[in-house]
Amino acid sequence: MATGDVETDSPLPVPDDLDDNGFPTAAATTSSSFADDFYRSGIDWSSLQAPPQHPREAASGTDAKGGGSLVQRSLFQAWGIEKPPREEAAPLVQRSLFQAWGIKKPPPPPREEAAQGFRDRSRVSSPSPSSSSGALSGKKRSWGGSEENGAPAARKPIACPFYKKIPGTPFTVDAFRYGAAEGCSAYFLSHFHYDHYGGLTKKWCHGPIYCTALTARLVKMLLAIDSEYICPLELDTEYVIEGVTVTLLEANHCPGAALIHYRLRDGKTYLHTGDFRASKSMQLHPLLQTGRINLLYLDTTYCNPKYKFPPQEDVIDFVVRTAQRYLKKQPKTLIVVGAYSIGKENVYLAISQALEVPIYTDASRRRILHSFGWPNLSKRISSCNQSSLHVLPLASVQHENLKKYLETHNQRFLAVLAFRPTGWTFSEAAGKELDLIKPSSKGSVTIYGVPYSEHSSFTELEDFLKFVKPQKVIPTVNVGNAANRDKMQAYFREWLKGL
DNA sequence: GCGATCAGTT
DNA sequence: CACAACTGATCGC
Repeated sequence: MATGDVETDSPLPVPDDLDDNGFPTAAATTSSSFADDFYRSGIDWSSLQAPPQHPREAASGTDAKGGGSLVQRSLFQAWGIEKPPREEAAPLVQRSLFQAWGIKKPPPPPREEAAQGFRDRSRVSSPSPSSSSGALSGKKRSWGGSEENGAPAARKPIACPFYKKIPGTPFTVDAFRYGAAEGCSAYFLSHFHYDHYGGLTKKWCHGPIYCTALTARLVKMLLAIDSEYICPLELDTEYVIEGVTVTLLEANHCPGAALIHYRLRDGKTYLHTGDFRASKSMQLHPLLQTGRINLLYLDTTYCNPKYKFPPQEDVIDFVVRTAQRYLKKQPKTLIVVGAYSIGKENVYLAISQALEVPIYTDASRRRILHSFGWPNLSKRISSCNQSSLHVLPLASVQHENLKKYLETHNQRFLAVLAFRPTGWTFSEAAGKELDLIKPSSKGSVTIYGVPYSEHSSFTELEDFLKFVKPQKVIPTVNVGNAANRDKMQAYFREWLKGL
């Protein structure tokens, strides 16, 4: 979800029908079918607090806290299948099984501070769930109980919401802003977007962070997290972590984004989509073809029929054709593509290829893009701003700015054609017929908003659910509003009826 | 002064 | 309009 975490952006510490620990309240269980569903599901939601795991797995050579990743096996190898094709941007997957750290490198040994966090955890894993980690150490500030000493009601500490916890495991996903999450000894990061890694700072000490190798590089590079905590996992490779078999799958969201597949000791399979854009080719993955998923954590960012948008390829085609048309009319046109830190690379990569021009962007983004390790992208990146293709922060793609920007390049360019790729376009038309998109023009600056989404559309979600046939679905986005949750659950029930 | 959180922006 | 994902301002220690 992008957002997933809309919830985290909410001014309220916790959605109104969730308690301080992020669990649905009793009232909610009677009034909301959403919460109701959880309690009907037969899943033990308290399991995170007291992992039923066999204590120290023998396998775990080192301190079990780090989460032992001992077994590693390429899925596609094991299944004797070719990896499904991924497009241009996909990094070449390194197949060497022994290169990944799983086999050789021990899990990150908890250091001093880490040990503190873990001690913290073991303490709270006792039957009394209400005592949050707050009191333990004096260094606790934000989540410290200032309410305890009667200090003017600081904001209540926010506990990790239940939908970020994986029942029956000591795992959480994208939960870094809650300090040490109760019962959590391994933290998964689905991808490197702020609303998911928020809370990760160089002071992180609460446990190992599992993510793709690409995401791991970004975390190390941009957040200065101690590498001891960073545990890169290869895609399509099974790892056994704390007794749970974990596999990361390409999520088709931004570079490094992964779906996370868990297979528990008892055979239950859970899939967490992180943020993703569902596609037909995703359905070819062996792990998604083996029958039902018991529990699906779903990126519901666009889980509403009003969200329709074309395939990414169509939008890219439109962008490329539009750029070519403008350049033909005015060869001294500067093409600008807006982008967040990571994501939307295929839009400007396609322009670069079609127009045979390098990609200019500032040094900090160049560093990020090179870190992907994608030769086809790296070889097109240039530090020379004479190229007619520039990538700028999305926020700066607006008329005022671009006008100034053009003036600073006026010896080389006479006009600007800019694209703002966004999942959401207000125009209903744009969702169906790209050629109906009207740009906004002011003087020599033209800006197109294009419906290029890195989240699933409503119908893509429907297709995906009907294919995966989850026994139960937990939305991870737009969950702060009860009416919304009910609506989404109604869609899920409808889609899964009779399956 | 620093990091965490809030408010504002496209 | 509303959305994802920031970015900058302010708060609190």
